[in-house]
Amino acid sequence: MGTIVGPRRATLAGEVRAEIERMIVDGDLAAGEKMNELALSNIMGVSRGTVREAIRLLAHSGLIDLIANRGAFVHETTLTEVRNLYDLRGAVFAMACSSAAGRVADGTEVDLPRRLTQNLEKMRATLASEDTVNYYKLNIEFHDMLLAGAGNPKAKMIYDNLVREMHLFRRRGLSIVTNLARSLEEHIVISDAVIAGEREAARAAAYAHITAGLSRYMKMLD
Amino acid sequence: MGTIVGPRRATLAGEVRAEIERMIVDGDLAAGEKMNELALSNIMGVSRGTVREAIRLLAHSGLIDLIANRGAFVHETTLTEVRNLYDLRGAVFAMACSSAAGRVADGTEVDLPRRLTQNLEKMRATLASEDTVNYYKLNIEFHDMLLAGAGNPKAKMIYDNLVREMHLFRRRGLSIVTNLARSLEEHIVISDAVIAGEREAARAAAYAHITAGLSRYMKMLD
DNA sequence: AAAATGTTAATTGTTGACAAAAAATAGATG
DNA sequence: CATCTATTTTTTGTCAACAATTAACATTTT
Repeated sequence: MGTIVGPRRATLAGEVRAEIERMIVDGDLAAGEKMNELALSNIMGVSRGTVREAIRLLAHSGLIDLIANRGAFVHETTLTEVRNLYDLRGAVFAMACSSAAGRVADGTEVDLPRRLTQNLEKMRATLASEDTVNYYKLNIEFHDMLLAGAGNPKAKMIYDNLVREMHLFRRRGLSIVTNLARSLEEHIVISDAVIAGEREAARAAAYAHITAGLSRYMKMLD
Repeated sequence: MGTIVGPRRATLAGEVRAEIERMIVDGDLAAGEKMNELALSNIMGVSRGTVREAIRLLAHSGLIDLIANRGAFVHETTLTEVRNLYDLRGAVFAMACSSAAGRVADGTEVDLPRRLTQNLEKMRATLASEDTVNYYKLNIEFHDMLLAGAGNPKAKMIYDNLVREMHLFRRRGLSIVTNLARSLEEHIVISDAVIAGEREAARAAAYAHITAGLSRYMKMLD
């Protein structure tokens, strides 16, 4: 596989796994497409066994469907699944914001409030200048900060997988932030609750934010 | 219907995966223990590559930790992780019960109410006869029915993984149902809300049930 | 033609061999 | 006695070959 030769490569299969993951997320491998082990191994210049191992490592990520004796297929996310994924994402995010609020209240997370405030300030700026690309990044950062602030690594892992799987729906139309001003308002409510250490308020605000996001997205599908 | 014609086995690696999973859950492989590929392949009478593939299939289940060039280890769940897992489980279960309530209300789930009622009746019987083994089974069935009733297969998958990972904490002391009477009362509240189709009430009751379960378990640890 | 059947090619499943890395052991040194 | 280092052994990582299964194609039959 091209130019590796880092000082200390972990494992080849791990790198192939990351590359396949990237190919799926970037759309180099289309949703529903069959993944040919031999073809992939030729492209990447590794043995078929290594590609096979990489695919197995990705098995339960939600990006791939494995069918015995038929191979691996890029998962095709349906509209029904998108709704289910939103439900799960809302549940996890609400829990995380509640936990983050609790950790702010008991002093475990000391600089989260400052960083949330900073993020929102930057967001206001991008909103004024209509810089949607930067807004997208800040949006991800906002969610990541709260997930991290929950002190629950597994929650973050599940959350990230859910988001990635959603992006497989019709060539990642989900990346589009549909209503920046409204979204920012909701972020402010979440941030205020977390900073105030009010767990239940944070939970409700986070849940409402994800629900509103789904509703906006569904409207956009027409 | 005669015997099945061909050797309709899916794949060898899949069977090995299931067997390894069983060994971990049953405690044949202790938490923290290193999994030797060669030893496992000898025990099961398959090649090392097949065992390796099975282990890779289990990679992100939460039961196994993979370390590059060092191998696979049965995951050791810490007390902090148990708390985090409870948080996640509560979030997912609450979401599922809310969804199930909604699906009862809109007529998608027609026989869930009857089955919930039936389950609770059986539970009352086992409670009276102090049949804890059967109570344990009915308890799992109750949760499974609600997860299935949510119409969200991914939620069930995540939930099951969370529960299994919890059982890895100190030789699955978590299986113990600590307070049957109290637990049954909480189930009744959940069931009533779901049958009535009240989403928010179902969510709150489900969340309270998991929270109470954690609290009971923490008390028991003394 | 369309469907069923038989045959060939392509792909996945499984295995054993070799290379590379980590762990275990033994010997030397303070 | 502890510990550092060199060496051996064990274990994991990677690859290529073979077997089993599926997909593709041609042929026959209706």
